[in-house]
Amino acid sequence: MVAQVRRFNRIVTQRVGALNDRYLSRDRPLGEARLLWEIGAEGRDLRSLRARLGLDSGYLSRLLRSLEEAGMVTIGPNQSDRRIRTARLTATGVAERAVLDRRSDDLAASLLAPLSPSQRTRLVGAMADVERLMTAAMVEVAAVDPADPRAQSCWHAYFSELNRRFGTGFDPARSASVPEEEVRAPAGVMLLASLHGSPIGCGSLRFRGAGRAEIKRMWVAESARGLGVGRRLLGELEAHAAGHGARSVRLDTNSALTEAISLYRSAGYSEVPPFNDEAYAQHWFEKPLSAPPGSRTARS
Amino acid sequence: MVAQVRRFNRIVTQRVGALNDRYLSRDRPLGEARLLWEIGAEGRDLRSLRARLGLDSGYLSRLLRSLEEAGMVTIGPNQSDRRIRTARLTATGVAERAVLDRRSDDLAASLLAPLSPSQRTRLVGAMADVERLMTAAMVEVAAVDPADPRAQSCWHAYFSELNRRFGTGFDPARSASVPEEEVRAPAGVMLLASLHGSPIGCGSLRFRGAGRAEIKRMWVAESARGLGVGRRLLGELEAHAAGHGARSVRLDTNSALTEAISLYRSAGYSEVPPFNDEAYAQHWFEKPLSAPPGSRTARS
DNA sequence: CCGATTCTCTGACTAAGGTCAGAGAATGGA
DNA sequence: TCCATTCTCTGACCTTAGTCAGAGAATCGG
Repeated sequence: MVAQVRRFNRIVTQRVGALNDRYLSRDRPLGEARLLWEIGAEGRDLRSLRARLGLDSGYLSRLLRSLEEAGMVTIGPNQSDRRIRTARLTATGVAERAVLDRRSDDLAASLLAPLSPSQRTRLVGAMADVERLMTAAMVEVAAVDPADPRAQSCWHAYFSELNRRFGTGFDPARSASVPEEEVRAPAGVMLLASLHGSPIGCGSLRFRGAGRAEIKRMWVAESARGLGVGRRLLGELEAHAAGHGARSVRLDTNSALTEAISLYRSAGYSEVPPFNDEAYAQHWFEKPLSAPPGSRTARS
Repeated sequence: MVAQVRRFNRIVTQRVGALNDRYLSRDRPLGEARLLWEIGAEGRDLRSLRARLGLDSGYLSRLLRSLEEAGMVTIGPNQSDRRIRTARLTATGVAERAVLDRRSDDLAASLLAPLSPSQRTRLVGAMADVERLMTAAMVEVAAVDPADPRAQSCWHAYFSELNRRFGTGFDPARSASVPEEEVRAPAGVMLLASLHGSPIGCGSLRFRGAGRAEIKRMWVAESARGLGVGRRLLGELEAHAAGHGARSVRLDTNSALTEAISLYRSAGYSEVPPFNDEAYAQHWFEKPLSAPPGSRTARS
């Protein structure tokens, strides 16, 4: 496997990398081209540019100066906070960006050009797979405090998705509440999945005594589905549960959430009779856990 | 399609490129690391290093000097031509190269690490597809003179493969000869497929009057099979034939060459009665051609 | 209103990567 | 043997990319 990955790395960096330089930095340093690209049609604050491109503030300042002298960019203060400055493209800048855009298209087309139609289809399909799986590999899962704004934003997105998908809408007040302290150590845990620093999913667990744990509020952003994030969150929550001595984990869900239900089934959950009176639940699942290696006896 | 290729390019250059730099140029500039790699265990002439890495001779000289000062490389004259100098790794250099090798492995492993086993399998499979198809896209096909040494080396490889594969061996003297002038303009054409400058396949065509053309000596190196080179050569030969007014193209082949036979069938050839007395042929194929757009009437 | 903090810019500096024009040694062919 | 050619090296020079330590303006919290 590693040998295949190395061959892939070699050929892709050679081929794509070389073409990238040839096409994109034809008359302009690559750094400036990337910057021009990131500023975008809308304009963008310098701090956000720094974060996206990972640039030193002094360096960014100089790059922008050079683009400004070339007449492609204007830099003005942000109206709400005048310490912050915003870069915007001029008409020349927009035109130059369109040139870069076209060159990116040309580069992509030049990769496909020598192939037969069926080879192209296969290559593009394989590229889509690689892209999706490499994206999946960049997802980070970590425990957060449920009061963290990123966690809160996930819950908010989760509620509004339920509201959209349930035929009857979703009113958090009618649902069993999950107080923050129940999914925070020591009573439970909340996991946050993020991609490029933005939250894209969450899931929480509360320990319920008698070797039981309960999974609540598993959610994955629509933009991040198909990356295996749900399965990964589920697995890590189960590992947490097992690590705290739970012998089984339970959860409830709504029949509208079909993809969640099939995830639970394929992850080894089986349907059980209702164990709570959650107003929005139509299905209840349970999965036995095997004790983690070196674990102590069940707590609580 | 182009959009998918662009997304692929972006994510792969970001991810692989960034990791490449992080892992490989940990204590040494990337240029020196690549150089150390290319010198290899055997040592290598400077001119060949320049060609492979695309370096200026002055720059290469300085890079080598720096490696020499670090005690990793010795540079001595080539015994046959003392203008040429050969770089060789010292024991330290070999050790350093092994470190780079291990880091390449680590890099590859780090790409796979966050994924589940089934995701890894799919990623590696998709990478293999991308690698194979990008390699296929780098194959160049061009007409050459049959006397060209690259063409001759293909014929030689072709004969020795036939000798290996035919139960009875293969003796060119017993086979119908194909004089060079018959596959050279204006009587015919010979195409050569190359990858990274080395010949990997060939095929030739002779025009036979009465709207007929004949394909002879199609061959693809074993190392290059699965890249669609055979199909591409076949297609280009047919296009040449059609361009010279041929209405059909014929060929003969041996039953041991099963992959060639299935290529011909899937490319629209159908088996016909023997049209020559080639000693090694057991199958004869013919394919009708449609006239190319804007073509004149058949010649000859 | 004051002091701490945030944000950007400037100057000074460094390393990597690379180009170009010769100089000098070795070779090949007439 | 001599001249043109080939091959490598050296010195001078350049751009890109990036780091770091302040300075100065604006803002925020009390």
